[in-house]
This record gives sequence, structure tokens and C-alpha cells, in this order.
Amino acid sequence: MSTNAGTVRYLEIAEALRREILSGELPVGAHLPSESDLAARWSASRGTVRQAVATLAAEGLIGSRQGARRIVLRRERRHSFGELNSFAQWAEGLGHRAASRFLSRTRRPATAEEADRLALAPGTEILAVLRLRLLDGEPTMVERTAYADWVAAAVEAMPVDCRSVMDSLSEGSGVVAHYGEHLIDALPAGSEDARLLEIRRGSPLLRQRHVSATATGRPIEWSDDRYRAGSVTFSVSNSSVATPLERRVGDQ
Amino acid sequence: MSTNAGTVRYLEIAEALRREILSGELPVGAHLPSESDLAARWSASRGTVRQAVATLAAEGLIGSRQGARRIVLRRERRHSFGELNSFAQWAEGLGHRAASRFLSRTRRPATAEEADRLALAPGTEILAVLRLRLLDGEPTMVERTAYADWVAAAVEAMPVDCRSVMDSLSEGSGVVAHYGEHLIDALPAGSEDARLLEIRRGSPLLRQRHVSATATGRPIEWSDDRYRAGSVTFSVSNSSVATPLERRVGDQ
DNA sequence: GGAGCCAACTTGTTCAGACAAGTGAACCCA
DNA sequence: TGGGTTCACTTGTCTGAACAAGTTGGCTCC
Repeated sequence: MSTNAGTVRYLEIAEALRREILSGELPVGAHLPSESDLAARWSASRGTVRQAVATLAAEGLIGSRQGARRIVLRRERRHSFGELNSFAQWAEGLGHRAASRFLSRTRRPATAEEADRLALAPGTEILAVLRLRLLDGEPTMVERTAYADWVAAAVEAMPVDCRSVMDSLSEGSGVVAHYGEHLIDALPAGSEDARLLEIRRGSPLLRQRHVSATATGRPIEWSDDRYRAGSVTFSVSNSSVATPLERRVGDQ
Repeated sequence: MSTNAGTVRYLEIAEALRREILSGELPVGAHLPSESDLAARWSASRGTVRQAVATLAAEGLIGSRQGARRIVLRRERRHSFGELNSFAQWAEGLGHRAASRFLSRTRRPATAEEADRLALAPGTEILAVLRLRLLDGEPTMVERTAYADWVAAAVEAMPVDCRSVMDSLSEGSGVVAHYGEHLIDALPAGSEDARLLEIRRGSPLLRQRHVSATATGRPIEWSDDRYRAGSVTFSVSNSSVATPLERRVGDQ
């Protein structure tokens, strides 16, 4: 996105407005200039301006109703897709030190759920990885990931203290994640969780299960990440026109 | 949305495509017809078709890359904003029985955080509500909500077993929620939580704190909802062009 | 002063056309 | 057979125009 912000007109306009909101020049509750104002100011068509404000609306920064001027809703930047999918990238963007270790990497046939999530034939051999993540030296998250067969070799070849598997996959094999789906719930720590995170068995954990897929929709990994309670919070904003979040009945 | 699906062209097209995906007629991984195909088939302009597919992309149902045909990513409906904001509406949409009781309703000055979240002057009197929610007769969620002063009277007047505060507010006072922000984390059950949910103290809870606001961005309520572990899962999908989910460092 | 109406303004929807940029498959050539 | 090139196709970006629909503030009238 930032690479195009200088050449693509609507991203340029969106970035300028975003800066005004983040800087406080357009405070929360303020009205944005009208579309025709912006169109004149940037000498762009109204369609291009609408695309710019639609971008900000999708980020949850502004809201709109037919007939009334757009208003500023929040004043917080949203993290990028890469930062959500990469623990290391996210932590470093916030100025924290991130470290991690592969505790085990073994090949085994996929379970029924893994095969389903990874869109593989039942019993296909996947790479199962157990990994401990540290934030500023503190054990923060236990990650259990199943990598699809076609990336298994690349992941096996990575060093034990590899900072970001997704970054390495992207650089080494050109495999880039474009889509993700996340399931978030809470559960008590099992004995392995407790030992690794240095907490008592049964302590609350925040679990984020997610599948990452390429631009063609091919699943890359299916992961079960368990965070120590209090270490992270997930945040999502929605509106009557865009509801990215969904609540489901228990699904263990 | 469904009210306009018959009259607004792009929603009509989006709804038809959504049905084809949900029914499996367009299976996961399949290519959508090209924009010009769809435009011809519906005798609409390409712009209108693009708005239709943008709707589905925002729902996470389809993905797209420049130059290549769009592909089907998932086959699940996304729930509406109302269903996310209203526990009762959500449960009933899934065929579950929802019940609830006000355990207490008291007026008191807002705490610093409540005043901030509700955009009120510090110390403004709010209505603090404690509520227990049952799903199919099982105690499932404890809700602690602070209602802004300007809706307090309406909420106080509601019956003790009111099914949905937001629905009643909408019908009685014309106050409708348009925007929401949600913070999701895990924490151990306190003694009050444990007693109400009939679990042991320290058991894992999934917490969803959220603020709801009107179409003009005016906050209505700030709520702390605690779900028994295993009873619900939150789900969110994202892509490199749209990232509604954000991860934050601990924030108790 | 208060209720209701109206007109200017603003966002929502739709159209038709144009060019840029990326994809994928057929094709050719070594 | 393998590798590169070309080309039709598809999505991305942008324009200018028109009308529909909802909001807001000011005005009139009582």
C-alpha cells in the first residue's frame, strides 16, 4: 500500500486524509470536507475521492450517512496484514523485542481437521511445528502449526531461531500470504502449555487459530496460537455496512 | 441490506452471487465470471458490477488479483451488525433460546475509563448495569455495561427480563447503533463471575469489551462481556487489502 | 417561542468510456 | 524438452455526468 501511495491517486488522497486524522488536525467527531470540495482541491473526479474515503471507512477511521458529511470516528492506525500474520514483524513495529525457537519439527499425516483446513487429501503428510515465542524475553505464546506439504521442505530448512517463517517463505520461495481467517476463543492451559509459558495448569489462555492462504486461495498453514492471558488483546471495529467480526457458538 | 436488495442494483447482483457461493454452485476455489460477463448478463455497467463484487470481497467470500479472475475463498455467511451487537438477536438467528436478567441497575459517576470511552465529561452520572445471559438455559455470559447519561432513563424503564436493550432503545427512542469497536482478550474468572456462571474461580473467560455508537459517532454504551470458555468463538477474516483485525500488547 | 416547510447541500447509485497493469496460455525457437 | 515471447483477456484506476435520497439549517407562519 505504501509503495503505491505516491503513484495511485486515490491512495494518495486517502493517505493525506489519514495523516490529518492521525495528527489530530481532523479531531474525532469533526466533519470531513465534502466530496466535491476534495475533488476540487485534488483536481480529481468525485469517483476517485469516493474511493479514497471508502478506504478510510473500511479501516474504521471515518463513518458516513447519506445526506450528511462524513465524520471522524477514531484516531488509531490499523496494522497491516503482514503485521497481523507475522508475530515478529508486529512486535518490532511496536518497539518490542521478539524471539522464538522451534521446539520440534516433525512430518506426520494430517488429521481430519488439518486436511480440511489446508484443503489437502486426508492423510497427506504435513509438517507439524511446535514453537515458543518470547516478547521482551518473556514467554508469551505457544504456536502449534501445520504447514502444507508443498511448503514443508522450505520450513524444515530454516534455522532453529528463525524470526519469521512467513517472511522467509516469501523471500526464499516467493510464497506470500494474501488471505487469512481467524478464530478466537479462550481455554485453560494444558500441561505442555503451562510448562512452556511458565504458568499454572488451567490458567486462562487466549487462543487464536488461523489459516493463511496465497493469492490464489491455496492454504499455506493452519495454526493454533495460545497467548498468556493479559499479554495481548485483539481489536476489531465494525459498522452497520461492514461487519468483519462474527460470533459463533462454541467450537472446540 | 436485505431491505434494499431488491431495488439497489449492485446489492441485487451481490445477493445473487452470494447465493451461488453459499449453495455450492460456485464452489471454493472456482473462478467467478468476468466483470464484463456479469455486466452483460445483468445489463448493468461495469462499475455497478465492481461494486457488487467489492461487497463480497469485504465479506471475505471472494478474493481478487489484477489480471486474474476472481476466486471463491469461503462458503460461510457473515452475520449482520445487529446480530453481533445484540446477544438475543444472534442467539435466535442460530435457533438457540436466549434469556437474560438485570441483576442490578444503579446510577453512579463514570470512572475515568468509562467517561473516556463514552466521550462524557469526567464524573458524569452513568447507568451501571449487571446482567446475566443464558443460552438454552445455561449461564453463558456476564455483562457489565455503562450506559451514557442520555439513554439511562430509557434503559431504567425497561422490564427486568428485557430480551434486547439495543432493540428496545431502537424501537422506543429511535437510538440505533451504527458503529462498534471490540477488544477481545482472556482473563480468569473473579468470584462474582464464578458464582454467576457456575464455574470455579480462576477458570478461563473470553472477554469482549465493546463500545457502540450512533450514526453520528455518539457513544451509547461501553460494555464488558465475559463468556464461559468454550461457549463462543469469534471469527474474523482478512486480506492484504483489508485488515479489520488488530493485535495489541496487553491492556488490562 | 415553537412547529412545520422548504431549499441548498451532501452522500448514494448508476452509466459509458478510456487507458494501465498484471495473468495465463498458446506459440515459437533453440 | 525447456525457455522465452507475444497476445488476448481480466482486473485496477480514473473521468464526467446525471439523478435519487437523506440531512440540515433557515424561513415562515401561527
